[in-house]
Amino acid sequence: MEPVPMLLAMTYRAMGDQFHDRLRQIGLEPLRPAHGYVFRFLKEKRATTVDIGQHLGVTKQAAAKIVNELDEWGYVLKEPHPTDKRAQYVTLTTKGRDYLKFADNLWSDLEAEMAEAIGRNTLDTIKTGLAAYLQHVHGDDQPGLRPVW
Amino acid sequence: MEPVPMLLAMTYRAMGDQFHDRLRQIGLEPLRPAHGYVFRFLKEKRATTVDIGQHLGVTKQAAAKIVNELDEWGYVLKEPHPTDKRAQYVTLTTKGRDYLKFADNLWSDLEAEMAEAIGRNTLDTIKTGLAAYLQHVHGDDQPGLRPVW
DNA sequence: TCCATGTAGTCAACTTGGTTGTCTAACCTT
DNA sequence: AAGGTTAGACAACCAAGTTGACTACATGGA
Repeated sequence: MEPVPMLLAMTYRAMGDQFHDRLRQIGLEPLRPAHGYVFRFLKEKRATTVDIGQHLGVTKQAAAKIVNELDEWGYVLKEPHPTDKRAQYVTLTTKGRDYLKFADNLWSDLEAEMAEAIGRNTLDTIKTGLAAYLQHVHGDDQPGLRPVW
Repeated sequence: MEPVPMLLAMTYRAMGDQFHDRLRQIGLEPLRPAHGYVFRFLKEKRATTVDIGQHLGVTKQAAAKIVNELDEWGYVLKEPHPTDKRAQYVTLTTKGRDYLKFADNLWSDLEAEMAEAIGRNTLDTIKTGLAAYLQHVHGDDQPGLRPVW
């Protein structure tokens, strides 16, 4: 049996490909994974560009580029930080929230198909197992998200 | 709970980081993941550059670059294809096999620690579950390996 | 209060790791 | 023998990151 990371990489790739294909079928602007992860992150907490970079596992400069794209395309906007004049909070626009909602549904569908293929229990075990491992390795601080290739 | 792909990506990243750290600690030349995947692939079957590209999920040109690096560094060598004068088989040198063996041990260690953290059963379920999903999606042809970011 | 150190964000130069496109030589039909 | 396909190489290009430098602001002592 292949080592775990290869299984992870292949599954990640396989699911991502399917996701992307369906987005295109539907005709929705296909953003890259990183953009989606930013949405999901912003839904949970107010964050600056630096926060986002850390979450993604890239430099703040790389994060800034992504944020600027999302800003241009109307998915996020920047508002002044209440106490720190250097910083800006990046927040989701309605368009951004809508996209996220749509993507979430799509993910649910894919996950449901996965559950059908390998069993709901197995899938649940996978999810909780991976989450537990991450907790074990990283404790409570954020693990980087960008796959190193 | 986060969607499955995020868990996959984070776990992949987390394990890869640990792997890389330990390689460095030991002082072993830290190749990139792609190189390791090539070794593993070559252990199983004779393959050309095109085969390798397909396995990795990149173009043959990108694969050629990787193969050339490995060749320069002495991990693989190219030998003429027995029947096809255009093609070359890429094969592991002793150095390549040694590296692979070493990396395999390291992966076993990491996997053992993972088993300790989340339980051997859980880990087994994860592995067989992911493998089953890949089988379900791709049948018998090789899934691409490179994570799309 | 002032100063030293640290941080958010931006700009610019560069690197990496891919891509597409093109070509040649060899292969494989029919 | 002819027409279409394929392996590999070469080149031009591109995308997405990096490092490094700089400004403006923040923060925590002496």
